Amino acid sequence: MKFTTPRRIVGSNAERTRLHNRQVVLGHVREQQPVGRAELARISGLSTQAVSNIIAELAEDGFLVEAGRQVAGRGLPALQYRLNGDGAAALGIEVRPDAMFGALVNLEGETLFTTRVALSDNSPATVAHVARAISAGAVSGHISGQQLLGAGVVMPGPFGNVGISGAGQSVLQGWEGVDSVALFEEALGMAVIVENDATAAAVAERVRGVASGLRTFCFVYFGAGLGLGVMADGEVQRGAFGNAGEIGHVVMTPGGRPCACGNKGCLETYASRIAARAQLALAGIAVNSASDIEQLYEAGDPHLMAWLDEAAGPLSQAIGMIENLFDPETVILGGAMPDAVLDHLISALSLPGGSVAVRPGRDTPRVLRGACGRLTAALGGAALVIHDAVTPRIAERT
Amino acid sequence: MKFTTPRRIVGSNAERTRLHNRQVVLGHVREQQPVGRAELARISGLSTQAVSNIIAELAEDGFLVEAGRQVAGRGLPALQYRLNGDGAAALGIEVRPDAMFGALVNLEGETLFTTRVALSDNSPATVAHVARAISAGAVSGHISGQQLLGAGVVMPGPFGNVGISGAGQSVLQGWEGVDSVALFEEALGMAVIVENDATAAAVAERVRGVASGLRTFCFVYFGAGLGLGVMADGEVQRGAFGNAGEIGHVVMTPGGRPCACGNKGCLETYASRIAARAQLALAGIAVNSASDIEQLYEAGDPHLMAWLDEAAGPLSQAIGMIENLFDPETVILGGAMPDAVLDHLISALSLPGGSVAVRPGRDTPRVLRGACGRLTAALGGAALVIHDAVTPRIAERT
DNA sequence: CCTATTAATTCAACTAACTTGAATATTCAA
DNA sequence: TTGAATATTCAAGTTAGTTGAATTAATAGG
Repeated sequence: MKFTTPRRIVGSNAERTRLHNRQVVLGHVREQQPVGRAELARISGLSTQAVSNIIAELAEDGFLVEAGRQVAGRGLPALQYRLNGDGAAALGIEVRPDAMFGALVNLEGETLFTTRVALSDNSPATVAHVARAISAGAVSGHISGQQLLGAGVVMPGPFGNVGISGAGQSVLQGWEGVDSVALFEEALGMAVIVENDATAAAVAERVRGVASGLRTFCFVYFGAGLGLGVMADGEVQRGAFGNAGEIGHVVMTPGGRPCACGNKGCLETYASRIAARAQLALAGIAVNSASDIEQLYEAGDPHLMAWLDEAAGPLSQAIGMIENLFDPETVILGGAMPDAVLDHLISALSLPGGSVAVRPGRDTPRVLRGACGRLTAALGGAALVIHDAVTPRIAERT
Repeated sequence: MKFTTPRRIVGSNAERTRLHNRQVVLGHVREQQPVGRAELARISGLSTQAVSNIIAELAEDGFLVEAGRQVAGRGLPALQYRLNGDGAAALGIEVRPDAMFGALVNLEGETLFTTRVALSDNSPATVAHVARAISAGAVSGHISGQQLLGAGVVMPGPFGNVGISGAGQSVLQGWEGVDSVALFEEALGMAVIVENDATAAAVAERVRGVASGLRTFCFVYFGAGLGLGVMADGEVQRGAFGNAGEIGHVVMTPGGRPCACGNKGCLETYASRIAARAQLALAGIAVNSASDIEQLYEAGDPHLMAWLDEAAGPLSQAIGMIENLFDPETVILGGAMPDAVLDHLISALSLPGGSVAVRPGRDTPRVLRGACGRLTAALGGAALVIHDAVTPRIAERT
């Protein structure tokens, strides 16, 4: 499946400079809106004139709209600008083994539309076909004048033929050697970004969630297994082969529970839906979806509670590990788990004291629950596209 | 001590574009040398003319020298260029609790000079004073016409008042609240980069070591404790507060050996010089330096061998963790440990099979020993400066 | 051996996009 | 009411890139 393409560092010229500056301005508007030219010039280090030209262009393209004059002390009141939600949108598509989800998100990160389609099989051909249908439905019914920036497709990792691909339920079959970006670009007829679920979820939280203002944070994603999305200084971390963040198969307890990957004591065997299902199955309770878990939780099922208590230990240890390795501003928990369960889990954590995250004057808690809910990955797909549109990056991929 | 300054994304203009392009060209020359203008134009995506102008400038500034014509088939043979080792140099200074090391490295990564100065105390004033002396010695005796690009100062982390600052021997006292960059810039009168030892070591291996061609790798650094340097897609990873890579205090064995940081089962309590010293002390053997360890190893000391065998387990687990979280091209082991001991440790590893690093057709081993030896951190300080000089980065820090 | 082809480099003209300084508009303070 | 402060626009100037033609030097083929 997908491997990250090596980056070739390329030079810049006037044209690329303009592209960069457009994204810089757009990104600052996103963070500061509503905001005027002079302020943007100060933030971006560009001249007022340059900002002015760029704003004219962005407004022309429908990305920005005027937002009145701001009277602030002496002087000509600044003419403010903000993102134009109706100006552009992005499509997010999440592929799971048994179903696909679609989401349409506008430039401001507002969700315009979501959908779910069950999959009979998850072969590339079927998935591409369903993707096209989701796209068509979204575009015909919920786009009105906005330009579609592209699509973000979210697939469960790991990608490629690696040591933990045998891990079972969460993996797609028949995708070996498929160039998924090309497949979806062909099927959808637009620019496509392919990313794993945890990373997409992280970006979703940054575009419109609890990570709004954060540049460096980690997202622990409950899918079938467990993934980690890492945002470092505003850049998504992918690793050399697109498989960074495979936290589910990190050994937390040497010699612990056997895992499908062959290791013993993997985090995923304690803290994941797979683990919960296994635990509950021993008590004769079948769990197939997040809703099942939600119902059990609301009913106060003792087996689920026991699982939660047990999961909190390895999860706390894992969060300590994340803090010491990535030094993030915060760690976010989210994904296909009911909010109440995540909240319970968070309150049950006992985070290690020996961590670089223990410091005076923290302004975010060490752990937060994600705000994007269970559709977070599909939203994240769209968010990836939005994020890309507002994140300047001169070194190109080739 | 140092905290990373938040990055403000700034716009570009013709001048900044030129700076970027200079670094792009310099970086490609470094990788491909010797190489001609036309080839550089193809790689960099710039026009031949632009490359030509930039090369003229770089040659004028002494960074590049002609390297003859390369006859390759038809056409005018390309006039090749390569880095001019004598054109520029960088100073590396490593601060340890009891001593400081200096290294002078030229643009090609060749070591021109190294030195060691014992410290009576490690207060900021003393350290700054010794740094100045090291700098003066290096400049007066070993610089001949080269320009000095700056200094890289390497200090043991973690920085700031965090949960594991009480961890003991490896930490500098009296540095709370000190702006170390300003301190050293004032003392040395040149641009200064401050970084932790593991990161510096990683950069050293990239500039002139086993990580030459790699863009994404991790370096496990044996200092007093244990650190992790992370290079992701050519960018050094620092974390939100400059403390990323604090691997020594990641819990590998829940409920295991108590650590000075308060946790139990930290990696550092098994695989580090601290751990070795503690283990050998039980047998009545005092170990104070890497040389002591080297002698014991050469003598085949059974206590040391026992320690090595014991350390290999947690270290293997840690490397599996690194692989699954960062998905690097390879993991490098190095630092203040004799090469023979590192080699022994590497051969004693039993790496987990459940890892994204297990894949067919690997072209690097999963684990390598660093090539820069025990001075790796000081060299790394200088390498950081060199690396910075050849790495384009338009978004500036402020 | 000569000539056509190929490829690298330079020359000269052109262009995009930024900066600068002056001009204009609008508000607040005295 | 007037002057200072601030935002924006206007117009000219600058930097550094691109483009296409000219030059140089090598090989391939007749």
